[in-house]
Amino acid sequence: MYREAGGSAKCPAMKVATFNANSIRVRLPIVLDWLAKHEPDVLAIQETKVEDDKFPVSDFEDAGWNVAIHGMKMRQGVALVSRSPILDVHRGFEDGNWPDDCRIITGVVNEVTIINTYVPNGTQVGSEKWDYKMNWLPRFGKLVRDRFKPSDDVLWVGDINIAPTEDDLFDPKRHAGGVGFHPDEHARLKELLDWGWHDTFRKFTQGSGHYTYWEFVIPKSFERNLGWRIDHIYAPAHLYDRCVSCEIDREPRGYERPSDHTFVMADFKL
DNA sequence: ATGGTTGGCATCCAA
Repeated sequence: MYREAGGSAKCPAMKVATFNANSIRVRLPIVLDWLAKHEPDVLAIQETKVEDDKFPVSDFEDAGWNVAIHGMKMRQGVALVSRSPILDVHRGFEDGNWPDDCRIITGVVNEVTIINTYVPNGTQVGSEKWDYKMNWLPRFGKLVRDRFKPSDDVLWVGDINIAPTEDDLFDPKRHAGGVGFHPDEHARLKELLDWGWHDTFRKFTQGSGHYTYWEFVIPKSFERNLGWRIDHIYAPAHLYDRCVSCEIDREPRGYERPSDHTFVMADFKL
């Protein structure tokens, strides 16, 4: 069924994926293998941890992928990967503040805008980095309101660094009020979602135990499934209605030298 | 109550 109303995307289908690589240079073979196997229209990568001139652009291009990158030395860094050209790329907040913030990249693929974010972790409640996260979230909300409207063909994907509900982390009682599961984070996430974003994963799968991130610091966290669902794919209502699947691919978390996150992919029939 | 690991870079910070 091709699209009827609400938006203008011309591509009949769209597979969108997200992955926090925790160093694109270390994870390059995992990413290239995954791309070849799953052939998404777009992969959004976070924590590339590399300056733009050291990003392995040619490795992607040699495999037939376009890339758009926004990175810095050591930390953060986001990228978009696509078979089709990535158009109208924007990086960061573009408001003159926080020029070193490499946490946002947007681009248009097959006439759908992809917003890829690496939301700040926050480190410790009450810390300077926590305040940064608390300020970053509403600032991102302003970016969305200024540049988009809910009827646009736009998707928001990435490492959100917040578990939305107690079903989205392994020990909600222990983590209640902690980083990633704090009322102030939930209030700010709700403000963002009230714009019109819908969590595509929860259209298809309910309950606990479905995670995208398992900490390195907890021994055997993946084997014991002590994880968090903090990597999300959000769609406005008219695209959420056209989302036909959203799945977590746990397999790459079990590879040699894995990231601490794994891939999430959503399929839209437009 | 606290530790455990990984990546990048410089011997410690961020996650």
